[in-house]
Amino acid sequence: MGRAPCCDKANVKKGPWSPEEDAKLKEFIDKHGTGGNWIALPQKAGLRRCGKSCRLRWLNYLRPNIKHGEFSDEEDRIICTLYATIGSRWSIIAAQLPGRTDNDIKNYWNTKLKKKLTGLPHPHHPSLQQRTQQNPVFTGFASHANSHAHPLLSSSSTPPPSSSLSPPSQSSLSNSKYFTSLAGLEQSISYYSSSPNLQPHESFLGSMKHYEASCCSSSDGSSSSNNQICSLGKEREYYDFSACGNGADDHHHMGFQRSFCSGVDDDGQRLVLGSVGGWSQEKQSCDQTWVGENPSDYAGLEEIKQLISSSTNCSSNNNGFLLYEGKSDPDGPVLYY
DNA sequence: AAGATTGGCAACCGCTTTGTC
DNA sequence: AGACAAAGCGGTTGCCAATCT
Repeated sequence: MGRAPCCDKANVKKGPWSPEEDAKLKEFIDKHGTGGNWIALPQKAGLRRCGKSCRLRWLNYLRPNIKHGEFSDEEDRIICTLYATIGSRWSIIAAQLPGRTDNDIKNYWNTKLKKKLTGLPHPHHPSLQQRTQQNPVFTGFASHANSHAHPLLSSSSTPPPSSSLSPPSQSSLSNSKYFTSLAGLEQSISYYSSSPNLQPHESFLGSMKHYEASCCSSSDGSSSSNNQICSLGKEREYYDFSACGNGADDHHHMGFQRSFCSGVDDDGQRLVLGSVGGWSQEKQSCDQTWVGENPSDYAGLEEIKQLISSSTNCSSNNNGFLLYEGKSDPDGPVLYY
């Protein structure tokens, strides 16, 4: 037996919205608000539509301040960076782009951006190298290629001198779903901190700060392990913080970066979260521009394609972890690296 | 000019999460 | 604590316009 339908399908109109319906919905919401009940709204508004349909129409089209039309280069970069780090969490990505809806971004990604990336020239083609070296978005994708040989993988046997990290409590991890997102986001933040056009604090940290707070707080106090195991509900994710610094950097983004992996080691090399392929070791100059050390860091087309094709399956996910989402696993998805 | 193909977008579907009783 | 309802979310579908043959 299936789930009860949310509305009487036979009496509900489907398909494109007419201008009259739009006007009715808009007028009703302008006057009364949604009333916190989308299911009842269409009837009250005199619409023969499913509540879900009304909600979608409102959120994606009628809501004030919705931006339609061309995406800017800046928006492109934000989308690419975030996709590389957190995958297809369109609502989170949309939250970073005022006026854009998740649906909009999803469509834009599926129809244009993805093709832009997979349509890149051969990896050894100069234009690609130039592009990847100049744009962390592409290095993010590219770093995936080296994930199997990442320093962290071999560093697990060498614990950090000290760690300020404590395992998050289960209760504090109600957002564990987004846990991996944070690291990637921080990279985005780091990247955008080098962008004169974007204020990272405003653009990224605002809506995400609570994730940091919830994820990094601890309650059981056991911090002896380098591998933190975050477990809640159906999702279980493993993180290796063994290469993380102790957070004593003076980076001005004090958010989760410090908690995750902001360590700057003695020789000035800094472990930087690789957006997709996990982690890459890069020199970071004082002016915060990113300089890839090794041209081979930049992966080829295949890796990008792989990422894109596998982003929804059980394969590499966001930060170089392997996510097995096997539905048969009673414990739910497990993240390995 | 007409049919076929492709691309873009709006909307739907169904699963998951959250809130309430 | 468990059941149920509603909201949220991401994947997919279907339609339409543009482009190609």
